[in-house]
Amino acid sequence: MVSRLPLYLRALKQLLTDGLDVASSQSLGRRLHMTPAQIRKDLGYFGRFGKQGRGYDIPYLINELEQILGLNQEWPVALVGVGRLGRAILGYPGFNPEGFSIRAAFDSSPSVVGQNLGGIEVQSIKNMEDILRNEGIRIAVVAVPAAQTQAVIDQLVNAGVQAILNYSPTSPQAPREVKVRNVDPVMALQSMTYFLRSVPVPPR
Amino acid sequence: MVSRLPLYLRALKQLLTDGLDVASSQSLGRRLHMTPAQIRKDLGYFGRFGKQGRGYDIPYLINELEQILGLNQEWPVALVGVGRLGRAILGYPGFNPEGFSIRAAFDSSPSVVGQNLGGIEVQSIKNMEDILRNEGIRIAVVAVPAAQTQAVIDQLVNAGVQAILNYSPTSPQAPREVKVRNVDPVMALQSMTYFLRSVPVPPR
DNA sequence: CGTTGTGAACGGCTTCACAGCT
DNA sequence: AGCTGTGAAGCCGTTCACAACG
Repeated sequence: MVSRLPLYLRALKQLLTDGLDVASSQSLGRRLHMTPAQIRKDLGYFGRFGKQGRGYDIPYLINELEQILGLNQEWPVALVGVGRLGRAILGYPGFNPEGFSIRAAFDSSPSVVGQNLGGIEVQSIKNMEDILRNEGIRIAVVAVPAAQTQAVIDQLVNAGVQAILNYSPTSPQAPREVKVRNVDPVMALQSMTYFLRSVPVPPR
Repeated sequence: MVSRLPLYLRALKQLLTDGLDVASSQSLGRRLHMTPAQIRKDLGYFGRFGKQGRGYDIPYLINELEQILGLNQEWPVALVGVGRLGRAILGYPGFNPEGFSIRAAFDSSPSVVGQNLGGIEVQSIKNMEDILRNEGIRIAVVAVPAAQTQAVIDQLVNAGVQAILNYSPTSPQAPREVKVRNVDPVMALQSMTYFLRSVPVPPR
């Protein structure tokens, strides 16, 4: 499935910097806690990248996966919401090396509009739709309070944004053709406490 | 499935503050983009909480879900890694109201150890295992660089931690009985670009 | 009547297992 | 000998559909 391809890509890049140049589905599977068959099926859906008896050539497969995922280009991204969380996202160095570049930041508060944060001038959300259209930005990261999330997403959709990464603890509505992914650390914690309840306290 | 229970809980709390006191699987399903059958099956796995012809009593169901998820108590949490990301996590106000309280923070860098951040004194990672054991902390949030993640997780497991929320872009290994969840915004973005490739650029 | 709870049917993802290639 | 690619089988989560109930 597509959502596992970035996982493979990351593992392969790691193996490459470790100095390897071939990986088998078995070695990848051990690394990622998956069955080798799963990995072969996933890759087989997109092409025949392996060599029987040997495995997958790592640089070649990295390149193929980047093509498939559209990561052979840099994607301009807009950030909406420059509060505490938004600023942390602006400062996070992990997006750029993976094909994303935050090119615009928006907020509704006059106290941050106009500020220059990490080389980006925060702009008023009122001008957002025009700017997104002019810049041809198709991806947005949303880090606004829950109460404003739906309105912001409606605006983004209206401006032609097709992929949204939402950090607020909500289940926003968007047309089917617009992809939305939620980043929700609280829910991740809450789904683990269930298991802690049914397990003894660790020995001291 | 258990991982959807926090989603229901959140939606129910929202409905409650909106002034409602009963919800049907259908109304919940609309809100969360899910089939009513899915919701009834999920809830039915844990008990019979509904009333035929009416639906689910919201305050009652909230309470039941909190019991099931173990959220009727406050969970002490440790944070490991107090860099830029770690500081943002320390300052994030969203954990406390949902049953989690960051009680300790650790880092390896002498330049941050000893600092008081948001009422918590950053401690040396060398003392981490003892402190976690003494405090009975079973949940940890890991925000250290990728290269150190596995070592940190090994230490946490060693100290009896049973649930780990990992912010670094890695696939760390842990014993089966230790739950690990990854927060990975980059992978979320990368799995969306695949769809952008196969879709026309939005009209300007 | 509206809605739950649930067995049965369905569908899709995962694993198996092996032929075929290197 | 080692490993891929892939049909077939198996499994598990989702949806259907309806009896039961307020």
